Amino acid sequence: MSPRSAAKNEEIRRETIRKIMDSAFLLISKQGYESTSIAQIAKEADISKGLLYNYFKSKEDLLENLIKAALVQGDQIMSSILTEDPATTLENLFRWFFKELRERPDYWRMINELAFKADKFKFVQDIAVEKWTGYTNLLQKLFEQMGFENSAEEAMIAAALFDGIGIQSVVLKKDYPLSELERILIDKYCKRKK
Amino acid sequence: MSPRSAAKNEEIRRETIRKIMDSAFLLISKQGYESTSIAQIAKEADISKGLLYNYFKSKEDLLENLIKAALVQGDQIMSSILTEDPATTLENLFRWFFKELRERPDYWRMINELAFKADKFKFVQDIAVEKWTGYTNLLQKLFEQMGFENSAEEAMIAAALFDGIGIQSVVLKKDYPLSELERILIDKYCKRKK
Amino acid sequence: MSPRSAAKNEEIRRETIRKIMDSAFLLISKQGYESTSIAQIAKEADISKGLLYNYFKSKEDLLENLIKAALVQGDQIMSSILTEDPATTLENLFRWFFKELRERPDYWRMINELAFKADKFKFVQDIAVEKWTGYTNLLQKLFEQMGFENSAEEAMIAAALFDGIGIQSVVLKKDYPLSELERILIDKYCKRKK
Amino acid sequence: MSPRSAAKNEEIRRETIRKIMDSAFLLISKQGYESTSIAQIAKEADISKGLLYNYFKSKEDLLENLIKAALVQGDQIMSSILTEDPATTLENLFRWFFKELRERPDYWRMINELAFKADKFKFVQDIAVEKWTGYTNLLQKLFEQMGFENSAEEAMIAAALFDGIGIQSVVLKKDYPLSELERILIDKYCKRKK
DNA sequence: GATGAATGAGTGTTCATTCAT
DNA sequence: TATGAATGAACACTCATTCAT
Repeated sequence: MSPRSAAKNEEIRRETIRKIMDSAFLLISKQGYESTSIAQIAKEADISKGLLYNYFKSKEDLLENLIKAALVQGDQIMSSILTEDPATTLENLFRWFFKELRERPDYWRMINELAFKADKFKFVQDIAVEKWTGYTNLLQKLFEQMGFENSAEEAMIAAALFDGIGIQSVVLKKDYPLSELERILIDKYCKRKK
Repeated sequence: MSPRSAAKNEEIRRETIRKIMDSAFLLISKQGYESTSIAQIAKEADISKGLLYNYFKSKEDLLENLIKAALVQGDQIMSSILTEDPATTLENLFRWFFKELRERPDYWRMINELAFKADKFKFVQDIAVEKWTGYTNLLQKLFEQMGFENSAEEAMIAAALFDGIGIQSVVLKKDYPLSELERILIDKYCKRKK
Repeated sequence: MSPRSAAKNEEIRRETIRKIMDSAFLLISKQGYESTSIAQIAKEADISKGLLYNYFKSKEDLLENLIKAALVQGDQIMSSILTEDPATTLENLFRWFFKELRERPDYWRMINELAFKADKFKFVQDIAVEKWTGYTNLLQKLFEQMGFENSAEEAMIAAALFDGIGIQSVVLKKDYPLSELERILIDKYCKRKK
Repeated sequence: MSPRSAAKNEEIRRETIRKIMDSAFLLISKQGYESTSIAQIAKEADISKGLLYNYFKSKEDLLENLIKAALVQGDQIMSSILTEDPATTLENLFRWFFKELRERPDYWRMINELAFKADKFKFVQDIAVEKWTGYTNLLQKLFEQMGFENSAEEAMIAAALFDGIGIQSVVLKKDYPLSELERILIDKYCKRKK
């Protein structure tokens, strides 16, 4: 019974958590939250159900962690998009967003699906408000730098546009003219002569 | 010779169906589809579970009827909005939409939640495509009459805006500046000098 | 409210009972007793569920009447098989039995399935004993007239043979050499030189 | 390091499976398949319904396992019956069969009842064909060794006899002259001078 | 840290039967 | 005689969660 060092233990913990969250994300983003069982997640992660409960105190808790991690990831990507030129930054933002919708539709499906669980899971509402405020502020700053009048209003409109395109893309799938909208929006917001 | 007149029976049936659908709508729009059980709906409607299955052949069938009824209602309201002047029609449309979001947020919650069940319920995808096409066409026609260039592109953008505002309003609730957006959009789309 | 004559009423009753029993027989012989619902039977008979309960006090009661009627039918056919010559009668009996298995396998399926409900439905046991005694007696008489030694023993064997062939034919279906057995048995029992 | 040794777990599993199958056998053989509920079986086995589904994926799956286990048992006994002398083997076979009908009528009730579920459960038909072929072949070989002419035909007749006696014994119970038939058949098939 | 056997309240659904009309 | 809306107990099955080891 050699005692495992604390460091080693910590590493095992981190690795197990990662496996659980990866598996949970994979399954929930594809099948939805209610249709994904703890048993499935544990199996996909190749651990026991009991162990999962060592790390997350409930299915809801796992979901909360999942969402927060996903959004942190989003923030990191976002920060890599910033440039000195606001128009370029905005264009990067658009391109990143459309690329995401094309490449990880499941992720956006999940985010949106979750948004409607606000009544059930209190943490959703808080996160949503925070995110909306963050994105709106960023957009406003960019619009201001680009010389738009009413940058605050334009930011709110643009924020709604992002969400609307996201939801429509996820629902309509192949029937949605995603690339056309990308072109239109970049033209409209980034290329225009002021 | 009939034991209960056909007309009386028909009335009973209609009334029971109404009770079921009202209860189902109330609960599903508030709690979501998966979180609402048949037992709850029957209890709310003050009937037995068995009777519910006299009228709807499954939970999914009930949902489908619910959605279709809701959308028919939506279509009727929509047609009452049309006027001779495109700008007025558009303004009516905006005002109706924002009024709805304020007065029946649960309804929009449900519609949006359902949109994400397209993978599970095949009828959803079909309805979504049909609705999106319908609204986009209407918007395009209005924009064209109002003298917008690129009416098709503007229609797609506006359609996304509606959905985006809808989802943000539903999720952020009191934290969402719904009235401000209403003013902004009406100004932007309906009042502008061409 | 012209009063219907008693005779007319009686005719209606008989006709309704016939419709119910025909429908029940059709469905139960095909699907089995447990898998056939009262609702199905009523629909097939084109009457209401309630009316069915005017004539039969339960599903079990309907089954009992069904079986008894079917067996009466069997008796009638049986009596038409009797001739002056015992060997011819026996051959007729064999030919009738194999013809039945070929043409109405569902009927024999039902009879056999029912036999196993003896523990559940007390009337089954009584009928079975009565039928077995009747057939065994008939066979014994024929064998005796044909000059078999131990006619009683041969009768019991032959009775078991009938049942065994019936069950094997019903279960194995196309895989069972029904016609071959017909030839073998007629040869063995009816054609032999004494 | 495992929390409960794999061997211990395996033992627990085997014991629980045994309890479930014993209980299921007891109830189904007595009451029939459709009339026995999962709840009853779980209660008889003194476990929760949920646990039953840890071991069998459906009621039908449980039945299939039950049948297969029963038939394996049958095969083992069968092989212990074979001797060098065909007449002795045949006599052993008869004696074993009649002993079974006397001592485990419920078992034969279940086997026979199941035979009629071939339309519902596909595995039944396959098993039935296999078993019938197996027994018929064995009988033919014995008859051949004993010098019967037409051993193939006699085998088919004997196979039907076994089934017929089985079904009549199960249905007629105390009213069926089982011991008399045992004597008659052994006399007829095993003691005769060739 | 790790397991998985076990639970129990829950799910959607079926159906024989009743009864007001 | 005839209807069919209504019931309620039962059904097979699921799953988040616990806990002895």
